[in-house]
This record gives sequence, structure tokens and C-alpha cells, in this order.
Amino acid sequence: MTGNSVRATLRDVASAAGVSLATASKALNGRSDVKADTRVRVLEAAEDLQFTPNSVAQHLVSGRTRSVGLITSDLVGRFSLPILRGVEGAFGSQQMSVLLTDAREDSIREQHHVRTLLGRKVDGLIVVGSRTDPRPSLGRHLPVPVVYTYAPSDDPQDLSLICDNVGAGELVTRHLLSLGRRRIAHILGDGTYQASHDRLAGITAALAEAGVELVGAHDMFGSWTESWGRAATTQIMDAHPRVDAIICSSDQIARGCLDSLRERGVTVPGDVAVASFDNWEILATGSRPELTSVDMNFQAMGKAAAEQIVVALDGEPRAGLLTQVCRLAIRGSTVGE
Amino acid sequence: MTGNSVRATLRDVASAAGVSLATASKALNGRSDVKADTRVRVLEAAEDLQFTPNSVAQHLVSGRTRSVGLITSDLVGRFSLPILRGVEGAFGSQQMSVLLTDAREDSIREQHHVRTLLGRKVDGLIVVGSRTDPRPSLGRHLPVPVVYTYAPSDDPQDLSLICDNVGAGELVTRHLLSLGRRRIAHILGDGTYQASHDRLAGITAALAEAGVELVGAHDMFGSWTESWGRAATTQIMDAHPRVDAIICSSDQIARGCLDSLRERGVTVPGDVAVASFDNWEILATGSRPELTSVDMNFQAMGKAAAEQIVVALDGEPRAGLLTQVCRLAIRGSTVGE
DNA sequence: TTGTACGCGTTATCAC
DNA sequence: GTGATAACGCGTACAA
Repeated sequence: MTGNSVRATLRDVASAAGVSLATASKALNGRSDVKADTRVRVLEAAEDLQFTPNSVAQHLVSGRTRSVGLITSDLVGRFSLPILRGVEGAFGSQQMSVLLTDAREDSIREQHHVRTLLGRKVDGLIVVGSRTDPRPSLGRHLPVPVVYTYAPSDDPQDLSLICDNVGAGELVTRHLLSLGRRRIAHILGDGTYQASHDRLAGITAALAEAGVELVGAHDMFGSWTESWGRAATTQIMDAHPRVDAIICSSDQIARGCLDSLRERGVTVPGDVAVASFDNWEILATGSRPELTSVDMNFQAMGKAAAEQIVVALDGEPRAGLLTQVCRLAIRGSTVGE
Repeated sequence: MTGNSVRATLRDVASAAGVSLATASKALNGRSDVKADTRVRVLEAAEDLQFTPNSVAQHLVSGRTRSVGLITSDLVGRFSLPILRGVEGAFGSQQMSVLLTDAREDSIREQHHVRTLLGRKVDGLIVVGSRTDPRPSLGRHLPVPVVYTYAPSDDPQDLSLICDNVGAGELVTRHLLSLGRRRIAHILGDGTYQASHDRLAGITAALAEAGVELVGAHDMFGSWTESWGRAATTQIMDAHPRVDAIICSSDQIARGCLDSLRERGVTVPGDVAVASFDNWEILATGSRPELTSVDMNFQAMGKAAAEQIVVALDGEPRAGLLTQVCRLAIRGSTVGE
């Protein structure tokens, strides 16, 4: 129980070094007006005592806690963890800490967390949605900058970072077109998600650009499940046996699709290329063949969110929608080895 | 920019209510020695000004921050998020906040985070490992209680919460035995993980108890992948076609196993029952049939970790290994509908 | 170059 | 029942 080791306070360091509190503070903070050997003495004392500045006390005087609150509604950490990592990375040595809370899509709980985080004087708030549809704003009255990620705020005065689902649809479609595919079908996701519609829009836009028509229905929404992927694939292949590519609106759907194709003896990517969205590693790299999928770049999104907090903190905050570029992870389901 | 609304300080509340700082504080904290209508006035003023106590300042005097640091090395949030949720749940209205940091299995980074978190005066530390093997202790000199979860500390003086992988092996084996299965094979996981060995130990123990021998090899370790599941299944079915159950050391392996069985025309669970470990929803409920799998109860683990922090905080801390019970999620791969 | 003194927002101990 | 006042640990004008 040598607890004092880390509980050492600046006062201890000062007296150990035989200087005053103020001098010790200056020495540790690298201020210029302190004699070289005095600084050394202080630094040694601090090292000796394992001194760690009490950032809680630092805040009280500086006004900044160097911490951000992350409010997530994402059950499985699919979005939150990459974003957390992006946030940590963005600040580098700046030492920004992340207070993570889980709102579970419950606005009461969310409000509660906002209060708590504000009480803890976080310097900013990052709200992570669970779906891409606009969500209610936390309001304009908050004393710290707020960045909405994944799900945009419904208030255009807020700053929201969103995935470019339309662009993602275009990206994957162009990829397939470039491979010579022309009879392309699409398995939609859950129709209650904006992402489903956006991805479809991107796909049809890219196809139209190339003068190609989407094969099959444009309005058969389903769910983000493997079983829907299997069922939809069966329908498509029965109705349009000459299809040469299928774009699935999520990796889970694509897994079902691949299953179904293999059962029918359809080769991938030989007969039919398959591509999807999300690039969820565990799903995309476990399948046979591995899945070509659009990566939504969550980590970059987290980084951007953190940067926007900083920008807002010292300067003029931005507002509106900031679209995050996505990228294609190309694997065996579209490009055979 | 009515920032003052939330920036309101106790002083503002006090003057608005026409009382002193001290009285305002007492009123808000429900202390007895304050007249009823005075309290009402203060409460109203606080409500009016949207007063939120500055918990940073509260800490400075109380010594408690009501926050814990969560240091994770879990890339995908597989363990961290359920544990986070457990932690949040454990404290209920106690308002414990969680500072999440990502060490990425790098001890330098980990040390760095420990320093940072201690500087922020967290009341406790929860370390989440990425594998079940023992990991180096953070040391005994820390001024706050530390709980190791998932991966135990190598110092028996520390408190570690671990999954009962041996028990999990027994659990799933007894389940299969109770269904009348007797020719049971096992696909091992990555041999460099303690979990692989423990699960195997549990399985053989339960089998021995029933006087049954494990079918096939006991020492063919592989990896936590679907492709290993497929390859191993092929080997097993070729060598032991009369097998009536396969226990896979992870859900990913099981997914490969199911794939392989379907291709051979083996019905599940008719001909062969399949069960596994982890109960990773996205994998276990997407398969055909859905997977029976042992759930390691991460959320309960997080709850327990939080509780142990509290116990250590006010009273005598515990040491040693605390084993977390697991439970079986029974689905179609062992019990046909 | 160094030290003194004050303030950050809150709680707690005392007088009144 | 209420109100000054002293902490808590630190940064920083300002004085020495």
C-alpha cells in the first residue's frame, strides 16, 4: 500500500525539490522562466515520486477537461469501436480521453447521459447512431460542440458526419461494370432504413450512367439477414437465370446469397459476381469466396469527428452534413484468383 | 449561444434563490438542516438555470470521481461492449462513468493509458484482455483497485474474472449426451490459446464421466476460422462417418462445419448435431440451422467487475480468480424443430 | 529566476 | 436554519 507513490501531489514534488509550488508547476510545464538546474531538480523529484498531475484539478483552472463524451446506440460495437479508435488516434499525444456511454436507442437514457457528461465537463460530444436515418437533434443550447456520426441530426444547424451510401452504391456498381457485368440484380435491405434506399439510388444512378438496367424488382425490401439473402437469391435466379452479378445491401444478405448460389451450382464469381456493403470482417472474410464489400471507413469517421470537435473548440464550428468517402474492399467474390 | 444555461454554477443558483452558497449546496444535496420552503426556492432556481453540478469540482473535495477506466485490447468490441454495458448497469443510478481506452495489445500503450487514467483519478481500473491466457499484471502499487477480466493477471494477488471454459466444455458435452449422442467429435481451435485447451479438457472430462470416448484426434489444433471448420469437418467425416455430433471450439469454426456438412448431404441435427462456443449472435443466428452455442456471459462479467470495484473501494478487496458461469443458448443445430 | 496569493466550483465544518 | 470560510490540486498574474 505505497499508495502515496501515485497520489503524490505537486506540493510534494515542490517540497522534495526544495522549491515553491509555482516554480514546480512552471518547471513541469516547460515554461521558459526557470533555471535549468532547478528544472532538473523538479523533474527528478517528480520522477522519484511518480508524480502524475491531477487532471481533475487542472480542469478546474483551465476550463478544459480534454475529454469527449461518446454516446452510442450501437449494440454490438460495430460502429462505436472503430470510431473510438479514430477519436483516440486523432488527438495523438493531445491526450483526449473518451467517456463512453450506451444510450440503447432510448432518448430518455440519452438525455440522462448528456446531462451526466456535461456535468463532467467534457469538451465535446460525439453521438453515434445505429442507423443512417436522421435522428432528433440534442438541441442548440448545449455548451459544447456536438458531432453526430453515422446518423445525422435532423437539425441542419448541427454538424453531422455521414456515410455516403449513394456513393457506395455507385462505387460497387462501377466496379462490377468495369468487370464486364451487365445483367446486375440487387437484393435490397430493410426498407425502413434510409441506407437501403440510398444504396439502391447509387446503384441505379451508376447503371443509368452506363445505359444499363437493373435486373429484377426495385422495390422488394427485406431484412438485414442471411435468410433474406437466401430467399431473395432464389427468387432472382428463378426469374432471371442469366443474371451475372448480384449486389447485396449488406454482408449478411450476401452470406445468404453465396450459400444459395452454391446450392444451385452457380459458381462465384465465374457465373455470378457478388458484392455487398459494410465490410464486416468476420462475415466478409469467412465466406467462400471472400466477399467484395464497401467499407464505410468508420475509423476515419471517428477521426474526423474528433477533429471537428477540436475545430469547433478553437474557432468557428461547422454545420451541416459532411459526407465520408467510402472505399471498396475487393475480394474473391468479384475477382477470381 | 445561451451557454450560461448549462454553465450555471452553484453560486448563480444561490444568488438567484437569495441564499448563501452553503445553503444552496445543502438544499440540493438533500441535507436535513434546511427549511422546507428554502429548499423549494433553491430547487426552483436550479431548475430555472438548468444547473448541473460540476462533478469535476465535486471530485476535488470528495476524492471520488465516480468513474472507472476500461482498458481494452479487443479489436472488434466483442468483449468490451457487453462488459461496458454490464458496468453501466451495475451501478444503476450510482452514476459511474466509464473511460474507455484501447491498448491494442501493446503494453507501452497500456502503460500510457494507465497513467492517463490515474491522472484523471478514476476510482478503479478494469482491464479487458483479448484472449484467455494469463497476462502480465499491472503491478501491485496502483492506488486504485484493478479487476482483470477475460484474461487473468499472472499475479494471484490480483483479482481476475475469467470465463469458465472448462465448464463450458462440460456444459455443451452434457447437452449432447442428454440428447443421446455418443459418437462425439471435437474440432479444436487455435492451439496457442488457452481457451482451446480448456474447452477440450471440459469436453473430455464430461465424456469420461459418461464413459464415452471422444471420436477422432485430440491434438489437431487449427485456427478460429470458417475455413478450418470446413477442412476439419471433411477430415472427421471421412475418417469417422458414423459421428453423430461435432463440438466446434468457436462459432466461426461451426459455421464452416455446417457448410461442409450440408455439402456432403449430412443433415443437422438429424444425422449430426453441431454445437460451439461464444454465441456470437451475428454468426450463431445467421446459420442454417441456427447454432447451439455456449454464451460466455460477458455482460454479467462486466457487472461483476464493476461490483468488485465497488467492493474493493469500500471494504476489503478480493484477490485470485473468480470464475464466471456460462450458459447454453440452445438452437436448431442440436435440437430440431 | 523565484515565491506569494488568488481563483476555479463544490462540500464540510464550524460559528451565528 | 443559515451563512462565512477553509479545504481539494493546480495554474498563473503579480510581486519580490
